[in-house]
Amino acid sequence: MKTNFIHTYVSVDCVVFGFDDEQLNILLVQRNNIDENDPKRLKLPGSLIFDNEDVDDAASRVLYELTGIRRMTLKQFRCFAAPDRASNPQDIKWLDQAYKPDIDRLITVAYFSLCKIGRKLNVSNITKYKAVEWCPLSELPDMPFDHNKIVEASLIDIRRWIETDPVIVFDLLPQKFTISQLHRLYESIYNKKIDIRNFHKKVATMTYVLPLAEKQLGVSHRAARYYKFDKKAYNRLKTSI
Amino acid sequence: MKTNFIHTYVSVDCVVFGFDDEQLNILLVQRNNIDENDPKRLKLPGSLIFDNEDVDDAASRVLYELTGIRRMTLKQFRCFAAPDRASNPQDIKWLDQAYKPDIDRLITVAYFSLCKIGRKLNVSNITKYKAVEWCPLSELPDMPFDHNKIVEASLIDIRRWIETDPVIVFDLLPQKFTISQLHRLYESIYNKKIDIRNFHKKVATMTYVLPLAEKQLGVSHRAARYYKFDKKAYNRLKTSI
DNA sequence: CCAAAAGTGTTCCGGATACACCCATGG
DNA sequence: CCATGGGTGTATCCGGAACACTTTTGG
Repeated sequence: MKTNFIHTYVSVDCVVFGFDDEQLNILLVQRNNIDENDPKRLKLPGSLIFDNEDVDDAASRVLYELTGIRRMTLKQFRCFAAPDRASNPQDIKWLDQAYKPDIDRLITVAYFSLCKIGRKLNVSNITKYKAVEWCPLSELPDMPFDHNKIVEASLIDIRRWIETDPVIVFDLLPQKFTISQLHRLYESIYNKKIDIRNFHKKVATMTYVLPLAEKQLGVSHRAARYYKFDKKAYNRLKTSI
Repeated sequence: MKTNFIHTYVSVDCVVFGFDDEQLNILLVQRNNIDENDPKRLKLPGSLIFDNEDVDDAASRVLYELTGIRRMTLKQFRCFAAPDRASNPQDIKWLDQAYKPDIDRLITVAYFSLCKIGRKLNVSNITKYKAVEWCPLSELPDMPFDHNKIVEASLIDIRRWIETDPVIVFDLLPQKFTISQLHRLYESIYNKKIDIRNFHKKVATMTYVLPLAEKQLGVSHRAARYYKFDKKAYNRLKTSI
């Protein structure tokens, strides 16, 4: 009988993207049981998975516990299983306190997800974390485990994903949004300038982006028209192709 | 202390693609310790992962043990962790014999890989499997666990992958190949007809596909020119973009 | 000379790019 | 009236798609 096969705990970690009209942000949580001044107090939201729980379900659960939202768009992108990914003494100590002692190794399945940043998150009844905060991509702190690597990998994957299914960007915007918001979002994602006139034309060809009668109020310049994303039109289009 | 977190074995499974000038094939292995007439005697090559082994390394090891080839192109595409994926009594029985008793749950990390089908596989010293065989995609048998699902998922992913990095198709062809072989390969992957004249033009724009002086011999029709893939030219191009 | 596969050019369309000015609003 | 951001049109380029005949070779 072989005894050297891994027998391990498995977790899920979620990279939740949000867009604040300026840049992409990621939702981080502050760990319980950790020194307030610990430079690595922030981490990606995640959890060990339960018996009888699929990894996708575990990721959904983490997001629900975190935001109060069920059925968020969510995509698995990689399993991280380097043998030393949970070998830092500080990280082991935290695992011991948060879960149980003697977790000698931990592999994780990483997901990305998208969230309207203005949305009120149901974090009231969260005791699991001390705090939840949006953190701009450009200002990410050092995080425990390999969470920095996970975020890096998620960026590559989310760009690939958007190219094949551009619809997910609308998960990052409010229900009503202006062309200008959509424009800034695309620029943030692709990290380059996009000509605004060409962008208007591009949006005009998207039959699932509908102009509304409503316009901005109280702005000290010409008011922008609001648009909405029409999911049904999008699905019709997608299935007909 | 919480006790209901999963504590489990983890495996890797590999979907190895090969191309026989007609269609895509997948490399399947025949399980030891199983009735020769068992309809599910064929499965994807895979293995539990060891302590101190990353999943990527485990997948490389499986491929090396299977083919004798080190450093095959290989891409992780999904973790499969449905709680009931290893609940079939036959599958449990086989796990007991192949590894150890009391594996109650098993999650797997799936990879796809690409192999020149004509390549001699070093299967001589393999005692792990009774046999190894290429199986056309259109004739896949029922397989144990969720291996049929895994293959299905791999197809979606490999097509997505080729779109963003077409280079991997050359892993499926011999070192010297004709345009016609490349053409049939593209048609198989995309499962549609591709105009041959446009295809010639497309290949002509690929600066990393170089014509050789050599032509086919002994064919009873006009001999086709051989081409080769120039990895260096490809990498230069890729990094310059 | 016949069968079988290799190889070759032109036209057209649609989508992407480059580019600069007027419009509406609040202060 | 001015500062601020919203909104619009034209010309060009490039890649992809459609489409059919001639060439080479062995038998």
